[in-house]
Order: sequence, then C-alpha cells, then structure tokens
Amino acid sequence: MEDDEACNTSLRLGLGSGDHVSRKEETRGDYDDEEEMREEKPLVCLDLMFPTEGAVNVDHKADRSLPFGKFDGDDDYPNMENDSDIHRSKDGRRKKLRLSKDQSFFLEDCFKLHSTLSPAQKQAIAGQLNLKPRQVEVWFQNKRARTKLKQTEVDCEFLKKCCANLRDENRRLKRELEELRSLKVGSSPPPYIQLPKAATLRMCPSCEKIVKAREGKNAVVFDAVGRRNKKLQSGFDGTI
DNA sequence: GACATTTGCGCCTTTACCTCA
DNA sequence: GGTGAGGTAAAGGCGCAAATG
Repeated sequence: MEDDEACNTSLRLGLGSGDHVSRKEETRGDYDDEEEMREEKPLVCLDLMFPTEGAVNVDHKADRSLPFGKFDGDDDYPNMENDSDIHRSKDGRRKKLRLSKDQSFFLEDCFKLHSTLSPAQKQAIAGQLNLKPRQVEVWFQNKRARTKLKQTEVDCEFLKKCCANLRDENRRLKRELEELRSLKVGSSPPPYIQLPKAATLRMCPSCEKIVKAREGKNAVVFDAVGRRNKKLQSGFDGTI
C-alpha cells in the first residue's frame, strides 16, 4: 500500500486551529451518555468528503497545527517514519493506540457520510487527524465490522419478532380451521351458521392453506395474509 | 482478444493491549 | 493488587476486481 503517496486533492477543511475544544486525555468510556459526548464535539466541516474544485489547497504534511497532536512530542510515537513505529514500542511490544475523543468524533462523522474512503479522502482525514492513512483505513475497517455486527443483532431481533408473530398467527389459523372442520362434520349446518361460499375460499399463495378471501374486482386479497402483514408493519418501525 | 501476473482494497478472523468492574 | 470481561487498534490471510504486460 502506498501510504506516502502524494495527496494533491483540493479540499476545504473547515476545522481550523481555533475551532476545537480542549482535548482531555480521556477515553470515550468516561462519558456518562451520548449527549454529553456530543456537546464537546469539535466543529467539523466534512466537505473534505466531497472535494470540490477551486477549494483551498492543503498541505497535509505541513499542517500540524490541529488539536489532534496525539503523537507530536509523544515519545511513544516518534515521528512515525514507518508503520512499525506506530505499532511497536522500544522493547518490541505492540503499542495500543487510543484515539482521542476528538479524533473519534471526526472519524464517526466521516463514516456517517461515507463508510468507505477514496485514497484522497483517506489521506485528507489522516492529515486532519495527524494519523497515518493506514490507521484511518484500519479504523474504517473496524468501524464497518462493528456496524455490521450491530446491524446483524438488530436484524436478529426483528426476525425473532417476526417469528413470534407468525407462530401466533399459525396457531390462530389452526384454531380457525379446527372450528370450520367441526362445523362441517354435521350433515348440514344449522340455519343460523352461514358458511362462506366456495367461491370466496382461496388458496393462500404463501402458506398454501385455504383462507377466506374478500371478493374484489380483479383482485383476491387474502385476509389472513393482510392481517399478518398489518401486524408485522405495526411492530416494525421501518428500519432493519 | 485471452491469459497470467500484479496491485489495491475490503472483509474476516485473530491477536494483543487497555480499561473497568 | 490480581483477575476476567469487554472494547478496540492492528495484523495477517483470503478473495475479488481492475490494471498491466
């Protein structure tokens, strides 16, 4: 990978040295809730995600006046001439980087706009946060993985609900069927019970069971299916 | 045009470090 | 202070697609 490739992309970077809040050496876990975290979020212009012509040229290597100087003057991360400087300490042990909360916020905001990065975007963000492009790339990879995992959990919950709904519906339909069968056992139904006309019974295409259908023009709408869908929709907020 | 190789990138799994209860 | 769990940065491997010869 070409970490040191020149980045000549024109970008508008809205985060000047005066736009940030003071950075404390805290981990994200130190916040009581999300709201508190967002309050300290730096003002960020994410136009860098969509470079436009005529914007200001930014020399990322020269721009080190940003608040994310985690590595400036930090003996643990001397100059980062190559990747091994980032990941290994002097005794050869792997060093664990903790991104500052400002860096995390910025990356989160970028991720909201785009979950993948072009090389130029990666370079720009790396320059903005004073990180190596490889670190930005890894963060986005891990973020995608975390997002996918979360989404899978949400999907799983949704499918569990669907399953429960369908089980209930299945039980109800079975009861209904039993009732109909018990009524049919006699030679002829009592006059006060009106069985549905044969023409109104249809085979449900999804469950392949006989259900009562509404009579309609050019359409056969299955009550059972309709009720089921309605149930599912009512218990579903539209996001999976 | 077909093919092999190279390159870049994303995803997945694993490792190792760090923090916290 | 020791320990295990959880979170996460990073490494390594694999597959795929585009570029190149």
